[in-house]
Amino acid sequence: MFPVLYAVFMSAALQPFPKSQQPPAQPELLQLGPAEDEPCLRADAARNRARLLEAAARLVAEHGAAGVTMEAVAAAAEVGKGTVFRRFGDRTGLLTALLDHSEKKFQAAFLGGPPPLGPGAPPVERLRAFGRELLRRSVDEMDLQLAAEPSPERRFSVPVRRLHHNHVALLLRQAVPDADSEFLAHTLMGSLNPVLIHHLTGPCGLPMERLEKAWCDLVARVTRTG
Amino acid sequence: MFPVLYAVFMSAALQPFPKSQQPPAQPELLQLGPAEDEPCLRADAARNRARLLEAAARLVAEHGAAGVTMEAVAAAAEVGKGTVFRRFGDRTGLLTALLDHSEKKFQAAFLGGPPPLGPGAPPVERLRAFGRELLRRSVDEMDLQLAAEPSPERRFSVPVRRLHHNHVALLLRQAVPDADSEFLAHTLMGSLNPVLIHHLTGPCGLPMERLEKAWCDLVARVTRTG
DNA sequence: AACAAAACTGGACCCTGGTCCGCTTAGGAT
DNA sequence: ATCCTAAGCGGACCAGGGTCCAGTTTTGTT
Repeated sequence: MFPVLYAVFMSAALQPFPKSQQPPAQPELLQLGPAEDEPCLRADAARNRARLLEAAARLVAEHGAAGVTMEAVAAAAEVGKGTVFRRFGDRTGLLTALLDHSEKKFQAAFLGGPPPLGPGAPPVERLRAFGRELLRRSVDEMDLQLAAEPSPERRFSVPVRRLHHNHVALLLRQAVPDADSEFLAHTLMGSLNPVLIHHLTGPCGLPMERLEKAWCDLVARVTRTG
Repeated sequence: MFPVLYAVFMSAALQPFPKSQQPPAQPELLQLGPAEDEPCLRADAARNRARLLEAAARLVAEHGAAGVTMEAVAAAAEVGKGTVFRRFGDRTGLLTALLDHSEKKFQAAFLGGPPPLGPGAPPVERLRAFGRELLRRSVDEMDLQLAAEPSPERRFSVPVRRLHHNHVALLLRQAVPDADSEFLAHTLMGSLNPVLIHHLTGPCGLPMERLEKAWCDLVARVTRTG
């Protein structure tokens, strides 16, 4: 029942960003034990990290994600501004860390959980489930997801996104071996982007069911099924 | 031969941003005479606008779009910083204005030019042509396109994008009347996003032909043709 | 020509993300 | 217990986007 596969960047996705650190290679999927959240942080550093996350969470709850400024977080955690940046790299990193728990659960579910999200179901069905779940999460954690949207340059290189992308590409390759799964995966992931979902459910007022239906239809068309 | 249809926001897309200005309604397409670039600008304002655009263009040529700072532009145009913002709203607005000429030509082409891009060809063929052209433009004007990428909040509300979106949605409605063209249009537009194209052609190193092929294949799948 | 209203100007100012670097401290080695 | 060193710290500092408003210029009116 516990996930047996952890995908590439699984751990990197949840670590701080020592800027120049690059994963040595890009294997498609890696088998890993459950990665340590905090591999070898000094005691004080670990404590500060926790305080920062707690402070950030409190601020989000109080003022919404948009009002979470790095200085405010530092102040609330009674820590220097530099510490925040060293630990989380940048604002996006901090916000991402707040979404970490939910993300991990999601990853466990689609990598090793029960079908249809996890392995065992046919790929098309897994794709449908994957989208449904991502939609649900986008709505649930909307403001954080929006605030955590990476800058354009990083939009496609953020580890979490790459992992999702690789997963979708893998399923596509199984479902439609003759297609350009790389490109199609980007297309599919694009329609699940939190910013788009927010635009559609917010300003455009589309109801959730319509999105789910549209997603399933999209999957059907792209895979030429249904 | 000259475009007879100008789409909604055609003029708004090319105007400065008096922040609170909203187009009164959202008709799908509007018939308009060629909109004045500068409807009723005071003489000095018009002159400053021209100087700013010229200065910005020069800076882009010299230092690349990334290095174009608002203050630098103001200085180069020998104008106050405030003037830049009043005229163009924000950085994105300024950069967008630089792309204006090319954009107008493109709009004229797909709204009223010769087939397959313009009216006359079957919708699926027009979609293929539309994507090809957008891809070409993305590559040609890459750095400007990237620098002009709007902030997430505006990504889907920027007039130019809405226009493109509406066009694609219209074609989709013709090609697949039973589908959710609104959503599918977002999907298609997402795969033509300059940021994605840059990611694919740059870091990922995909050749242009592959993208064109993938685009055509995507259109075929989405419209269940081919 | 004189005047008033509207439009425009520009630079001082604020905010926030992000960097830097000299100082401090944890914690392993001796 | 002491020392040494790498890791960590934090606040001063910077840059760049965006706002504001007191003063200036344009332009239409009488």
